[in-house]
Parts: sequence; C-alpha cells; structure tokens
Amino acid sequence: MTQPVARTRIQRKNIALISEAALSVFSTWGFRGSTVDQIAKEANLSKPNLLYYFPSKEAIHQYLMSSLLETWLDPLRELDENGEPLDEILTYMRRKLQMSRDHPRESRLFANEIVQGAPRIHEMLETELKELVDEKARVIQGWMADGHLAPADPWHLIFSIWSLTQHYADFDVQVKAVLGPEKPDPFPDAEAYLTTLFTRVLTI
Amino acid sequence: MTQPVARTRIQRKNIALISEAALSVFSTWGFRGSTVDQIAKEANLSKPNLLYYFPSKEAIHQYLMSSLLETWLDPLRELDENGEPLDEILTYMRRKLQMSRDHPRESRLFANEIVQGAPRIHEMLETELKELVDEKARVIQGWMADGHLAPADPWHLIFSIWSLTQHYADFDVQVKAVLGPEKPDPFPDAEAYLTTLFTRVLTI
DNA sequence: CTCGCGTTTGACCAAGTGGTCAAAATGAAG
DNA sequence: CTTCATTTTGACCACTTGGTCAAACGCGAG
Repeated sequence: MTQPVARTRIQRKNIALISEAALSVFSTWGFRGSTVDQIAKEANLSKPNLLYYFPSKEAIHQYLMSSLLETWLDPLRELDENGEPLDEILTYMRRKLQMSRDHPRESRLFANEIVQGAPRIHEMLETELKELVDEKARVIQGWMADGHLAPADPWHLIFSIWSLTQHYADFDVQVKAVLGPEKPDPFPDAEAYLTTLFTRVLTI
Repeated sequence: MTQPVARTRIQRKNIALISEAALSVFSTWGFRGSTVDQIAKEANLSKPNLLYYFPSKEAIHQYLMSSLLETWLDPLRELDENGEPLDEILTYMRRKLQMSRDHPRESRLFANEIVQGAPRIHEMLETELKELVDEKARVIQGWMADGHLAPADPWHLIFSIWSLTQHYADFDVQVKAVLGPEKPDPFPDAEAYLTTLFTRVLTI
C-alpha cells in the first residue's frame, strides 16, 4: 500500500487530508525534521489513524513526491518544438514562476529534498528528469543553431530558469525581508524582470 | 557562552572541530533534522564533551551562522561604486559562484535555514542584509540612470545573482544528475554561461 | 434494525532525543 | 612531582519519536 488506492469515500477524503498536511509539514521542515505527529495533528487525525492509511512516514513522503512529480515537470513537457522559440521559453519561465507563486509548498518540498542530497528521489533525477531535460535542451540547441535564438548553453539555460523562478518560492522569506513590508508581493516585478532578462539573453 | 571565547589551545582545537562537524551536519540535514550525537560523532568527541563547549544545539547553530555571515556577505560589500559597472557586477557574480564551488556546505547551511522559513536568522535578514542590499541596489540604480548599464530592477538583479550562483551549490545533486557522469564539474560551463547572461542583460 | 467491514482510538513499546552530573582523567605552572 | 583548573566520560533522565495492537466504534447494505 505504498501508493494507496482509495476505494471508499472516507479513504479518498482522509488520503487527501493527509497529503495536504504532509505537504505543509514536509515542505516546512524537511523529511527528517518532520514528525508523524505533526502531520497527524495538521490533518486532524490521530497518529494511529494516519498510519492506518500509510504504513510509514517514508510511504507518505514517497506518495507525495510521486503524485507531485508530474505537476512539477509538466511545464517543461509543454515546451513546443514547433512554437516560436523565444515565446516558448518565456512561456515556460512564466509557468514556472506561476507555480512558485501558486504552489510554493510544492517547490519547497522539492527544494528541501534536493538541498539535502535527494536521497529519496536521486534515481528519478538521473532517469526521468535527465531524459526530459536532455530532450528539451536539444530542441533549444536546434533553435540556436538555426539562428532563432542567441547561442548559449541550453542545459544551463534550463537550470537558470529553474533557479530564477523557484527562488521566489524557496527563498521567499529572504526576498520579502530584503524588499521590506512596502513590497509584499514581489511577483509582478519578478515577472517583468525575468521577462526582460531572458529576452535580452536570447535575442540575437 | 553562546559565542565561546577560546582561551586555551585545547578549546581552540575543539571549537574548530565542532564548527567543522556542525557545518557538515547542519548543512546536510537542516537544524531539526540534525542531532547532537551526529555532530559529536563527526567531531570525534563524546556528546557531553561537546556540550561542555556549547550549552546547546541551538548555541552551536547560532555560533556557526554568525561566524559565517560575514564571509557570506563579503562579496557584495566589495562591490565598488567607483569601479567599471559591468565589471563590478561580473566580478561579484564570479565571487559568488566561486563560493558555491569552494564552500557548498556554507551555501546549503543558509539555504536550509531560509527554505525552512529562516526562524533563527529572520531578524538579521530584515536588518543587516536588507541595509546592505538596499545600499548596493541604489549604487546599481545610479549606474543605470547614468546610462552605464541597461535598465533593470536592481533588487531583482541582485536576487538573480544569488539564485543563479547558489543554485550550483544548493542543487548540485540535481545539476550533476541532469548533466550526467561525463560532466562531473559544471562550474566552468556555468561561469561561461553566467558571464554571457549578465553581459547580455546589462549591456546597453 | 442489525450485521459486518471499514475506521478510529487509547495504551503501549523500543529506540532516539537534548541535556545533566558527579567523578575521573589530564594538562600545565610552580 | 605536586597541585589545581581544565577537560573528558559513563551513567542517567525526561521527553519525543516512529510504529504496533487489540479493542471499540460507526456507516451503509440488506
């Protein structure tokens, strides 16, 4: 029952509750820093009740990771070889930035996992993620070779999109502390800045 | 004794050992995920022995943070108002990138702390860090106003330097997983890419 | 309304946690 | 080589941790 298959209404409800709670807790404290009690409390369930749905803390984390992975990679999947190059990349960047704004916990969940050495998703990074990135990097490389984009290392270009957009979710405490209380929402400025940045970097 | 003042030779040696060990452990597991036993083992000391030098786990963490903070902010402090604008910014970026290469544990220590909401350094972010960034952002703003750099939001420009450079320390597992075993050192390419990036962004 | 299966819980456990303490070991100054 | 402050340690403590289990509960199909 690592990936629980919800059959009853109650199961669906509680697994959803647990996922929500686990997302909040794991994304805030990292795997080792989180406790089953915390997750149970956040989900309004008793600890044994929670462990009736998932066999262990590990299992909750695994379930979370694999259910969120698709959502996380989707924007890159949608990068379209036949689209207008600069527009495709700007759209990808904006979708990633939107995910930082709308799903910061998911972003921090992955950030925590990777900063701590990705012990539980390392294999996935080397297979699924690498394959997807390699494919799309070659698409971008093609665009550059055809003179539609200024030349630049496409792998590092993708890294830079990740790092620049996820920064606003993962390090938002820092961003908000530096910008101060009179700028409570950094996202409009961030979008403008990043649009300018990638436009200048990629326009020939 | 939150900031231990080493008086004897033995104290100096052991406090150094503990700092080293704590840096490794905290940067890998985050504060809550780390244990005093782990740190003691890594430092080759017994737990009570370690707690003879620092009163608590918190105290070790605080001591580490404050001793590393200066090192961490130094590169930005050196940004010189009277230097050649583009060169100053590229130099700053390169120094930050070097720190990611040479001191990845320090980078991850801060990353862990900030991703998890910076509970222990929040105040410092709002004072010391904000003041320094505000000062330097205004310098950059001046350069742009004088037509020495292409216009862009200077605060977000600084954020982008942080995020792009620290990415190679904080997320290095991911970077290495994506680039594969035939590219074990991403830094030369990263430096070339980031130099190109900031040059294109800031050249008028 | 009742029966059975799915659900919930209180009590419990072994291991790990941060931290204490008195006593033993050790280093260095005279 | 003695003396005393510094350093080190084993034993210990209260609390938290992930996880178990038998027993009780309650929802819905018949």
